[in-house]
Amino acid sequence: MGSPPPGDPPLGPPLGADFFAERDVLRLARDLVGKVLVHETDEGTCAGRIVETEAYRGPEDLAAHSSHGRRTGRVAAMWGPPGHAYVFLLYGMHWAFNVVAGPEGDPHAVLVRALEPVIGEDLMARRRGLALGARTLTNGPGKLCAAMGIDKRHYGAPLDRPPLYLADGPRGRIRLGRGPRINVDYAGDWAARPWRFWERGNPWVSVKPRD
DNA sequence: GAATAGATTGTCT
DNA sequence: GACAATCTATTCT
Repeated sequence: MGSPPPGDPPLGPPLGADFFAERDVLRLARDLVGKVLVHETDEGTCAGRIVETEAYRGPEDLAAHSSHGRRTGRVAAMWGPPGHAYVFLLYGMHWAFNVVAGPEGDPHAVLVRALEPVIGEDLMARRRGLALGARTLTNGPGKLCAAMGIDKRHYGAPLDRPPLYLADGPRGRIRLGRGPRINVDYAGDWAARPWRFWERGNPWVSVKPRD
């Protein structure tokens, strides 16, 4: 809605479509760590700094929903233009949010696995039914979608403009961690690829890595 | 802190 | 009819 309440850190303008188009999915996954995901709704504005991502690089990547050149209804967005949302339901009850990577026609996407709340933490807590200050608010793909109010409605949504967009985070060097992706054991050799990225030492990262 | 089971539904075989 | 890029409560050490 309106401008954020005083006391909240300022938000930069949305990252443009070029930001998503000019990077391979692996570089995009790295570069998204530290960016801020913003969602403006009637309930208010929420923003969280991305602290954990995973790259999915179909059709070769057997962990990707677009593996084997799969081009079904669910994964259509992965094949679409970069800088749009790929949202899917998993385990029948949680939504997961991805940023589609380029180039168009390559089914690549970056899963956002964890956020550090920046703005609207009270609203996030309300959506999650948790007390303010809970560390489990946004430390997982399903949790952050619930907290941010992201669901099926955002399938295919452009991410270079409100209401849902990415912005630059605070300046400063990020100590990046890197390791295998979570819960993709079914993908054979691909499960071992170090395509998960996180900010080292950040307490909001979902599955505790050895930093 | 670690391990386990149960929840629940759209999508594809 | 099986399964999934998960989360939570519960039950242990």
